Formats: sequence, structure tokens, C-alpha cells
Amino acid sequence: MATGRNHRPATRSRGIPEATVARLPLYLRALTALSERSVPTVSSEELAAAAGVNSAKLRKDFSYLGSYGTRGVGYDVEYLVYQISRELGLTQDWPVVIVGIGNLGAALANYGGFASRGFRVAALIDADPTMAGKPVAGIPVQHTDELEKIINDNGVSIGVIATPAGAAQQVCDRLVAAGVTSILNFAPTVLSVPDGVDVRKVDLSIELQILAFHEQRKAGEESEAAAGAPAPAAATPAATAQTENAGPDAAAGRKGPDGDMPAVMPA
Amino acid sequence: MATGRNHRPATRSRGIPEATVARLPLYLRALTALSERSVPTVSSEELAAAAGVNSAKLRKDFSYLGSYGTRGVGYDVEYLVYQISRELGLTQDWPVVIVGIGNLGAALANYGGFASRGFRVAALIDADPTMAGKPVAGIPVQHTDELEKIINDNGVSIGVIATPAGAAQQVCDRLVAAGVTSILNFAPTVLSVPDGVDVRKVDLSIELQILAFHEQRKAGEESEAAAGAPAPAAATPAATAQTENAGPDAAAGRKGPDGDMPAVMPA
DNA sequence: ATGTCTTTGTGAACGCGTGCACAAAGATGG
DNA sequence: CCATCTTTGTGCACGCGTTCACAAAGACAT
Repeated sequence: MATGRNHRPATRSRGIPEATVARLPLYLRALTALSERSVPTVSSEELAAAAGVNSAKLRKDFSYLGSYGTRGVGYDVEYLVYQISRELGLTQDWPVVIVGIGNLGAALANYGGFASRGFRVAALIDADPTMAGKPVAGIPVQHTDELEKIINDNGVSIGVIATPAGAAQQVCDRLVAAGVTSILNFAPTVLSVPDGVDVRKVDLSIELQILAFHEQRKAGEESEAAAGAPAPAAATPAATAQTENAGPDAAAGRKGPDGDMPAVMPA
Repeated sequence: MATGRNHRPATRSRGIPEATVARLPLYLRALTALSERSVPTVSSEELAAAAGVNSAKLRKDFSYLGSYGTRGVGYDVEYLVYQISRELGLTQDWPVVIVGIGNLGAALANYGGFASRGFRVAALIDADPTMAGKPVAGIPVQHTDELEKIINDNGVSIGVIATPAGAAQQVCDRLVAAGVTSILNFAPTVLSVPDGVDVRKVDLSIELQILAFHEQRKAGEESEAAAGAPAPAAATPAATAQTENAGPDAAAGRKGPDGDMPAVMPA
């Protein structure tokens, strides 16, 4: 009975816990910012603040990579940037295809944060024939018919799906069949993939719903606890908010440690 | 010594664990799809498959909301849709502002998944004066100068930041000062906010980096374990992949349980 | 060389989340 | 009304992730 095939030997990849892997890009971004300001070394305390995490957590995370720090001094910024980049596999070039060139696909194609991290947009693919040839972010859009050929010719192993939900599974199947083994899915659907293929999901609507839940809770608390709070403007009591769940958020650093663009810039 | 202000009474909001809250939107989406197909009831097993999670987990999640199922039968779809919607606070209208109308901001403005979930785009705001008045997704873009007035007039409590990283903290501060207590941040920066304000972060680059890590690991495993695997096309050995971390992903359902659009549609 | 001071690296405890396995509950049929 | 069968709801155990707290390590001054 039960679900069927359970059994998961160890999500832990190579001694490095998943939770740690998910934070490495965060550290890398903070370190890159320090590097650009020519800061030679950082303490775990400073770096943790810049990345928005606990310093003990940061040290433990780094301990999985090795002993790269110097006691009494801290971490060498350049060296750490290199080590984390290497660990994440960013020292090599990763050709990526984006399927579904709507507003979001275009936004992704324009996103500067990819190139600077070793990702290269190898091709843009869309099912709409009238899009074919039209350049987006300087790259001509190609038709879905060419998908397999593009994947093979460029040795693409990472695909981004930004199509409507209805087309997502089909596109996914074709990507996987063509050799893609990692997929970043923006379509609001549960994708079914064979073992050995990684899928990560980003759903804007879900994030908002989670915020709405907390927002509602705050509103309810306010009306049942306090008494004379006129406008919902100033800060609420004291709370214990801060959504620290699937990724450490704010409550720390201050100072924008990055020269990066967001998911895309207005121009 | 140590970090300073620690002490976190309980991230758990009102008996409902964070992890469960994060999955509720997933269930809701699957249920909505069933509702549209006029399916009257579902078993935990079926629904779990559609949502891409373990059935035991799903039952436990629902148990936090109450006993809404009928033993021997399953769950009433319509009733459950209502209960989850209410729990998430989606039965009320949530005016939302989007700041930074670049490609991504435009994609978000066009996203249909918001309206259908109780979210209403109250205004689009951009710092570029030449954007002012220009309609995006049928809504005229307004200048940043109007930010405070917009927030107040519309009673906005949720803000979306899609600006470049450099502007994010400043925009965030103004949003918070104007009364916003929940922020969805797309800018690659750690935002600093006072207690009582929730921040959720979406970083496209980070997701890709995590995929790259696993991809690299797969490649390494392949070359050190197996022997005669020619092209990196077909599925790798068997692995134990599947990135099940901050959100259950694939490996289940099949059948796209949604009529939803992705983050935005190509038209 | 020795002492002091800073900061790392980690052992250990704790808490949350997950999954198993089963008893209780109710539907359904005779 | 009773028996059987299905499916929920949950007690329990286990493992991962987080945090604390401190010993070890090295820099730096004298």
C-alpha cells in the first residue's frame, strides 16, 4: 500500500546538505559584491549579515566545503568566491534554452544575472510561428519544431519552461527526451519526469498566496488583541513575523550588496 | 555574544506549520482543476498524486485545518476549495502594487493567475517618467512620486518589487513606511525590513545555480561510476535525484491539473 | 617565545517536518 | 441490524536542519 515507490537513500548529494546548497548562491552574491569593492577578507559575522543568515549557519555551511577560513581573521573573499563557484559548477559554461517566449520568457532572456553566473542562453523557443525569427534580447526566436536539434547541437542540459500550463508537460517530455536533465518550471503545473531529472518550480501565484495567509493572520491578530490601532499604517505590535522558510529572507544586512540587475531591467 | 537577538517563539502561525501553508496553494490549484471538471469528491491518494505530494503528508496537512473528509469516501471538492481559500485569506480582495515595470514587471501585470486567486493589481509604478501614463496590461503606469498616495488610497498591504537591485531597498522602505506589510521581492538583494513585515524572495539566478550544482554532480557521478556511456542524452543510471527541498516538485501526478496560464501568456 | 585576543570549526541538543502504520469512522451491501 | 470494506485522521519514530556553546587555531603584540 502506501504511495508505492518511496525510499530515498539520501537527498544529501555529496555530503553537502540540500539546504546548504540552496544558500551557496546567496553567499556567492554577497561575496561577489565584496569582491567588487575590493574587500580582501570577511568574518563569518559580516558575511552572514550581508547574506541575511545566521553566522553559525554560515560557518557550518562552509564547513561542508572544507576549511577555507583563517581563525582570527576570517575568509579570503576571492578564494571563497572561487571555491563556491566551483562547487556550484559555475566555472563551466551552461547553455540554457528558454521555451515559451511570452512576457516572462522575454524577461528571462533579458535577465543579466544569467551570463554573469556562467549561464548562456543558447536559444529561445516558441510554438507561435509568427514569433520565429523575431529577435528577443538579441537572440532570434526559433520554432518548437527545432527543439530537439537545438538541444543536441548545443549540448543543452538545462531547460527553462515559461509556457502556459497546458503545454508544459508536453514541452517537458520533449526536453527530457532530447537529453535535458534539469528543468526550471514557471508554468503552474506539476511536471512528471523520470528519475535522474531535476525539476525546480517557481510559482508567482503561490508566493502571493503565502503572503496573503500571513497578512490575514496579522490582520486577525490585530483586531482580536489590540484595541485602538486606527490606520493600518505603522508597524504592528512586535510580532514574530519574518517568513523564514524555504530561504532566508530579510532581517539583517541592510546595504544592497549587489550591483546586479533584478530579473530584468526596465530598459 | 553570539548573534544578538535570537529567540523565535514559534514560526508556526496559528497551529498551522509553515511547510503546510506553503503547500495549501498547491492543493488549491489541484482542487480547482477538479472542480472545473465537476468532480464531486477526491481521495487523499488521488489528490496527493495530482499535487505531487505524499498522501500521508496531505492528510496530515488537512488535519491542521480540521476534519473535512469523510472516511470511506474522501473529500468534498467544493467544500475543500472553500475551506482552503478561506484559510489562505483568498476569499477577500487583496489589492497589490507592482513597482518596477520592466519586462518582469510587465509579465507580472499580465499574469492571469492573480485575479483568479483574489489578487487585484491596484497599480503599476515605475521610476521612469517616460513610462508614466503608458498602459501595461490595460493599467496605466504611474510615477514613483505617487507611491505613498496610491498605497493609502487603495489600502494596499502587499507590494511586489521588480526593480533593479540598486533601487530595491529604497522602494522597500517607502512601501513599508506607507503601510505595506508584505513584500514579494524579485530583486537580487537581501531586503531589510522591520518586524511585522513579511518578505518572500524569488531569485531566478539562484534557482538555476542550484540546478547547475545537481547537474554537475550528475555529470561527475557518471564519469566516475559508469564506463561506456557515449552521449549525455538518455536518462542517467537511476540516481536519487528529484530536488525535493523547499517545495515538492515533480515525480507524480502526470496530467496537467490546471487550466491556468503560466506567469504570463505569450499573447 | 609567550600571552592575549579574535574568529573559525564542530560536537551536541533541540525542534520541525516527513513518512509509516494502524485504529477509528463511516459507507455500503446483505 | 450486522458484516465488510474503504479511507480518513493521527500517534510514533526517524532524520534533517538549526542553533548553541566552546575548544582549537592562528594572528598579533610585547
